[in-house]
Amino acid sequence: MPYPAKLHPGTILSAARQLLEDGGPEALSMRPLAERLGVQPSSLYRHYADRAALLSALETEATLELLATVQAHAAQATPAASLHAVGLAYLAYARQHPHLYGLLLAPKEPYMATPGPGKDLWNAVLALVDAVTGQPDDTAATVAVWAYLHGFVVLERSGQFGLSGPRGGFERGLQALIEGLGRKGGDAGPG
Amino acid sequence: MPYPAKLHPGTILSAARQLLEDGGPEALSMRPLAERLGVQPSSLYRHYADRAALLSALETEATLELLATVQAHAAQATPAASLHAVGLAYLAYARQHPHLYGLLLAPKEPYMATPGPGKDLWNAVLALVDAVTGQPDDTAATVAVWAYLHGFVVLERSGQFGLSGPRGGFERGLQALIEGLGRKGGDAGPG
DNA sequence: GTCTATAGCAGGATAGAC
DNA sequence: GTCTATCCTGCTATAGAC
Repeated sequence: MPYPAKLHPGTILSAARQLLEDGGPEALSMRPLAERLGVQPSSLYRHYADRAALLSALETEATLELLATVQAHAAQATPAASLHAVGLAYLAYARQHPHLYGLLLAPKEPYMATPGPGKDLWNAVLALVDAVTGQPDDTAATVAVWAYLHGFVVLERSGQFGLSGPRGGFERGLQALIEGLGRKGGDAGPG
Repeated sequence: MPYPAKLHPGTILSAARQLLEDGGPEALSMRPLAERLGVQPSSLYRHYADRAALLSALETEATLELLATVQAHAAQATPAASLHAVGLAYLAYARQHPHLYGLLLAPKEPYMATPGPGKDLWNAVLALVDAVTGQPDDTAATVAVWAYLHGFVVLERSGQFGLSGPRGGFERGLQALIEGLGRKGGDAGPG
């Protein structure tokens, strides 16, 4: 009777995504996933080799979405404005999908190293930063921007900002960073 | 014959710390910990209520160490130089003790909210940032600096910078951030 | 204060029938 | 392609003897 197969990779993945988004990585386990799909846990292995494969697929999904978000905000009047808008959009995505976003920075090989959506995302941000600093392939500045964005996301998620937290602080720092990176120098010593 | 008790809270904690530092949080489990101490797992519960108590004690230890590191580098010729030096010291500590550092930002109540070593650490950085921006209690700017520092640590640990990664990028961004925050304005719009 | 013994839970994954 | 049945591993934590 199970002629129209109950399961398709897409169905599984979307259920898995819901589990992850609702309850974090630990909530995405094979048994609850199967239950939500009305299926036995072992059936899932016909479609995904193991749990890691599911997570990997979700990570790709998230990367593509974040890339699309970035691209959608990258065209502003000035390079600084573009980077500013993209920063806000990045934060917004991470806030909307915290657990999905969390997959993006699990220990792995660098995005910039291997082709794929991750590298596309890196390149998109790199181009924006280059436009601001005026230097081609400005890896160091891109890393700085990325560190700031990611750090803010993590701090906020860890609860450090509390309920009435200084969320306006995000733009203050982003602005300062863009300004500071934009100046030709970078040669002012610490002293 | 076990007159000199085998276990003391300090002994346990230092063994626990080693497990954590060597293998991350998952490596700190009660059975291996007991084995390393030549003891049965159940014996540990005489000294620490549960595993969470161990982690909490280690977190306090790490916070105090990081605070000491910050204080040791805070006295430079100028406020900017102090913040710069502290930033480097912060990164160095996180690199030296990645898993211990990792305990510091597990989801919890904000450091700035409740008295304790965490709040002391926050206040120490806050004072440095205030001196740079010229504003008292400049929470927003402090958050920005902290986000940058933490974000860089996490990105680096996640392997994003590879082996020959742009570690010099850290100072570039830190410098830019300090400069940008130091300017009176912050009022320059994104456009 | 340490021991033995064990309860209890959750998780990933596989073998083989249908 | 889904099922039943099960294995295996890992973990925290407790009860009660000594």
